[in-house]
Amino acid sequence: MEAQRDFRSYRIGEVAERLGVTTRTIRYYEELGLLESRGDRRKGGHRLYDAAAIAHLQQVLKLRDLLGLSLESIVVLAEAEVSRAALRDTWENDDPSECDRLRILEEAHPLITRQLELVHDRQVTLSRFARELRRTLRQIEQRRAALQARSGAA
Amino acid sequence: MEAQRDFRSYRIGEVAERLGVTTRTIRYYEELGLLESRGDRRKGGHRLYDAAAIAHLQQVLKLRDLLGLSLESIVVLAEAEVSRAALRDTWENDDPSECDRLRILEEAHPLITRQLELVHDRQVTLSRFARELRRTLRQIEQRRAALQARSGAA
DNA sequence: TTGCTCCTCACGTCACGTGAGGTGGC
DNA sequence: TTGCTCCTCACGTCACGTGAGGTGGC
Repeated sequence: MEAQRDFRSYRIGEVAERLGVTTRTIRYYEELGLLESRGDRRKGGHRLYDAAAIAHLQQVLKLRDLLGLSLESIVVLAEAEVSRAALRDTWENDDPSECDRLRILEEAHPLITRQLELVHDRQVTLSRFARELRRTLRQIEQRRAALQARSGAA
Repeated sequence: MEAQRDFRSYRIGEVAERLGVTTRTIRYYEELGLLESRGDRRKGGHRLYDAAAIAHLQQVLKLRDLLGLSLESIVVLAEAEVSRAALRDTWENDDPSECDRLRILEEAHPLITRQLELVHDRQVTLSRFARELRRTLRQIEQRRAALQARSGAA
């Protein structure tokens, strides 16, 4: 069913390139506590990221780019992702209690719902903007046609 | 047909409140040359804005908020609005030549088209994001149901 | 061993926020 | 005349950009 899971670790440069940001951005998010800094540094102090961490970062970037949220509000809204990532991480390994699983799921639900609401609001606003632009475009075309007709008749 | 046109002049504080920004933002945009600084200052040095100027500023804010564009790229994309505002301003007053009118219209067209393209791209990306969030939500609900069924059976 | 990528400061920048101190119009 | 809004510096902040100088893994 599921493709082979990705257990590789990625270095910060690889992650940055894949997600279209600079390494500075990733380090800055870590400073802010946006990324679960798992202290997963190899000997040289190099940061390492697994598939779950990358997915989480990608989610943060979407909230930033598509909704224009401040990093402060993303901290709140992306808790869901952290919990879910933690859950996914340990789902089979550490075998968390069913209570823990349930708790994480019930915390994540309203946060994902909130994200979906914000996306819908933005979709509505964008539709209105698009309609307005099309109206402007039609107006321009009509005026141009009118001008050309007049100069042709003169 | 058209409601009575608004020939009033507005002070910077009124404009800021109407558009949901601070006066600092408006002054900063003027510094950057984003607003046609018409030098329309009354004796005390107070800035004044007419309906066209307000519409233009609103367009700039939409490009910023909805598309996340930098002010630098907005300068380019919003030229269209400046030209059209200028045109609208003088359409009946100064009676610009037909050549001027045509030129302004033909410059504005591709810029508005470009804005519409950017809006469409963003709409597509947002739709994908929404679909992804709905899938996540369904997953959470299914897992929760599964957990509750199991604990109920135990 | 040689690059290449990583590391930590640390100052610069963009888009404003936020007073300080002063002048001007209803 | 009294507030209220406006003005211009000018420093602060958020979210990074961009080197400087140095260490570490394939």
